[in-house]
Amino acid sequence: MVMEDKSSILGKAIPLFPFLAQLAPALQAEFCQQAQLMTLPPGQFICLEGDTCTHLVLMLAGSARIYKMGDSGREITLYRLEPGESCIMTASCILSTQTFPAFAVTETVVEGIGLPAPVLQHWMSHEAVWQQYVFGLLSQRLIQVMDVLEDVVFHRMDSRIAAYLLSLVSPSHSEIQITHEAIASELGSSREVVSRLLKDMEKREMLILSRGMIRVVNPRALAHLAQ
Amino acid sequence: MVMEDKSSILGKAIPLFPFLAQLAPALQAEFCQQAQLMTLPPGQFICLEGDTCTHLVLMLAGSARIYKMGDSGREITLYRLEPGESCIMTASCILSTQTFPAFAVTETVVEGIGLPAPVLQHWMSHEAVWQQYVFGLLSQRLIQVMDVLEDVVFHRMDSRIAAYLLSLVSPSHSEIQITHEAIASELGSSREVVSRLLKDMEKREMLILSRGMIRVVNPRALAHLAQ
DNA sequence: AAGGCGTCTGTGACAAAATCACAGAACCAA
DNA sequence: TTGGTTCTGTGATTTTGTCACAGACGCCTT
Repeated sequence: MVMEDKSSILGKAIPLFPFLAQLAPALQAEFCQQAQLMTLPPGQFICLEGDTCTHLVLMLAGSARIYKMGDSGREITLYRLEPGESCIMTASCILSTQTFPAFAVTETVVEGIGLPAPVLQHWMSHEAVWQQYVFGLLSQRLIQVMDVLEDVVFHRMDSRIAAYLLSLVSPSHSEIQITHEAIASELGSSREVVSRLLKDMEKREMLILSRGMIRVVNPRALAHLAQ
Repeated sequence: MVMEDKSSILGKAIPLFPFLAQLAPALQAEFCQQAQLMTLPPGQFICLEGDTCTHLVLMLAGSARIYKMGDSGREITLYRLEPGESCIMTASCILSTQTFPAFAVTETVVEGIGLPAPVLQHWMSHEAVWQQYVFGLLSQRLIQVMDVLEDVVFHRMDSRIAAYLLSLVSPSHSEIQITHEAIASELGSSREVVSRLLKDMEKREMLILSRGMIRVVNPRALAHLAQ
């Protein structure tokens, strides 16, 4: 039945978005009415730069990458959307009727809940818990983007690559499946620069390179390079 | 009398912070109670990186610069505080009990209204108009910082300098009082690089340089360089 | 008016990073 | 096996950042 189907949305959402539990029952019902469960394949664009946002997506599972792209096609990742978060720039654009200032693309299969813009607009102007949720996320994003900026402006490329690789390994898992191109897009550099610096690190016996894969053999040395 | 003194704060604040007029009279009275008028000299630090924020400052007059600094002492401006705005990162830090992630320093004499952290915390969790004001400012900052990042990552230094100079001239006023060092701090580069590129532009007859001053003689050419 | 001092600017030499131009290697699918 | 696609390696050149130092300008003191 439709009722069951719709209320199950709330059941799925509350564990990741606990503030929804604090809404009045009437508003919870409205949420179930308006919310749309969606599943997106990897590589699907959620927003393009310049888009007018029509929906806010609350992430239930998977991850999405928010990035800027320059004229040359170079890219840099601003931050990621993970479960429990939502595309806060969308909210911001909806409320200020600005266009989306970056690209947003799914990296894995993504399950999410879509909310139409007018509904969000109404809730945001009346519901304190919504405002609090959005405020928290927004200030977190601001700090993240400021950190990326700091990294870009003040740190050397080799040290940034080292830090990035370290963020992807665990003690049990020293192999990273990634291309040089993807690292460059992550850090806002170009593939050639990344390739050259990785080759250097391989010569210095910190890594072993192979096609689409990097094995970290000396994490201590990498950590030292990352400072 | 104290009453007059305090209520005059609200009178000063409302033209620049119109949302205050929408507060219930009891809350307006509380605002006047808690708010402290302050005047700061130029060069005064409002926040240092790592500070715990104890007050939110609403700007009435003057301007302040928010910037990041690297280990080498190089700086980059994130954005400025102007009248009608407030140091939103402060609000964000107060609410999430994080430390301030940058430096904030006055550039001119600044008049502002200081609000103690606990008061703001209470208002933000209950008052929709406060939340709306802060939300709007926060999302504006996020977009500003994203724009700075885009500029740094994708644009060449000469074009960024040209764009910056153009933002400082008006048709009637082609002279800019600024040092090369200050331009470098604005854009996140080093003084030597800025000096060299400015010298180039002078050779190409876009500018005339003298100590502490730049006269723009060919804004069209500058605009072309800025793209 | 002269000298002294702090700030600001100019510049050469070198290192780091981005761009351009290719070539070759690894993988996949037909 | 072959052909095409993606991924990686590398030289040459330009742009940017760093280091080192010299000279110029403005201001203050005497």
